[in-house]
Amino acid sequence: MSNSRVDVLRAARDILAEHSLADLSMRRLAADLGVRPNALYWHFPNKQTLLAALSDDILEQIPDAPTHLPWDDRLAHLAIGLRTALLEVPDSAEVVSSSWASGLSAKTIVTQLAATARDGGLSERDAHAVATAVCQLAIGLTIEEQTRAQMERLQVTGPSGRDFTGEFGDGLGVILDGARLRADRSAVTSADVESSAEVKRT
Amino acid sequence: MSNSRVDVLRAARDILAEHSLADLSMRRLAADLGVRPNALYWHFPNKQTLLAALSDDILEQIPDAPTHLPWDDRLAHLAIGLRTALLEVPDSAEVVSSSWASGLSAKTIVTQLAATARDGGLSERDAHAVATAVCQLAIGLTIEEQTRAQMERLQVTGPSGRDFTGEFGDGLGVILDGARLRADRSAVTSADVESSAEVKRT
DNA sequence: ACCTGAACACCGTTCAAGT
DNA sequence: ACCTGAACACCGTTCAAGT
Repeated sequence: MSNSRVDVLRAARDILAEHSLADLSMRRLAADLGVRPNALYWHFPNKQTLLAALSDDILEQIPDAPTHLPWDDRLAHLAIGLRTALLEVPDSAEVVSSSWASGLSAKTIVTQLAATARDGGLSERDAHAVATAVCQLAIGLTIEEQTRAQMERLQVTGPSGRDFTGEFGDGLGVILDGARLRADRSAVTSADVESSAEVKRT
Repeated sequence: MSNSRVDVLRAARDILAEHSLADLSMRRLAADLGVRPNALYWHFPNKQTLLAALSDDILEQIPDAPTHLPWDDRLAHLAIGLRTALLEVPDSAEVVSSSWASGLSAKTIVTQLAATARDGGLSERDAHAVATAVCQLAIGLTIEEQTRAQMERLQVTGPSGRDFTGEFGDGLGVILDGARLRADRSAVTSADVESSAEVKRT
């Protein structure tokens, strides 16, 4: 009879899946759940917090990278997992973007990416920079893609002709190259400290 | 007496500067201009189009990179110019993000960045990937920064403790390293074709 | 070229009260 | 633990008409 917190989040997700973020109003969500709008405020203090919880839900679907892979492949694996999780739910990239901005959501994926980059020998700063660049690329490009998709669905626009998956792969490739270059540098630096730089340069 | 298109855009900018994106409604904007809300629809077909024009205005402030600099310094110059232009107007990163997503704005900066990367010898694809990664990093990080700034202004949150300028510099550094690595690779490839690879490898 | 009047169909959120 | 009734203060947009 009565709804729980997870019922609300599932209903919110359904609205994104079957309609769009524009349709995800507190009033519409309440109507789908068979309650009045203000009933939702028993579960969440406001819409922003509800969206942050939804964002966390969506990003929890990202699988961990196989531990047997080298660090740079694990980085690619996580990045593609992020993009795949976003593509699973229409308009989710916009939801994640605003939830991160509001500071109400988890950003676990940034931490995971940074930890993986550290495994490659990057400094804490460099590792965090790589993680940030990867996430902003994935989110930014997917916002564009999902917004276009909605516009096409409403027939307000024709197809963009862009290959977003290709663009993401290319951008990720550049960032991973930058990460590998820095991994090599810190490897050389460590080796220099050990006075055995020659071994590393082969 | 009567308002022109540029008056409307200036008033919109003023609302961002003195208040926030949340305050930038068609009704509020009209009130500031001394007209009724529907008067704005003489200048713009809808709010989305108005915001796209505002986005273009904001990004037109980015200066060209000095031509005497090497390509990678010019890339850094443009990237910092983008971020500086965004920081100039509160909440502008959010405006630019949604305008790019709607496909109603110019994206001149992406073209400029890509052309500069091509000067470094990158392929069209790589150049575009670098441009995209740089723009999404700048926009994504600045959305977070400006959203936090608004929340602090409303005293709904304390300071984040994050160094956004540092994070941007670090992320940009990684991407530029990736770009330089690809510039070297294509240089080596060309050299191999000329059978003079040795010269380049020194 | 630019604006008004009047209307339509919406929003998020609060508060006291109900079961 | 979960919901309602009633209200407040808003939204973007359209259409016909006015100067």
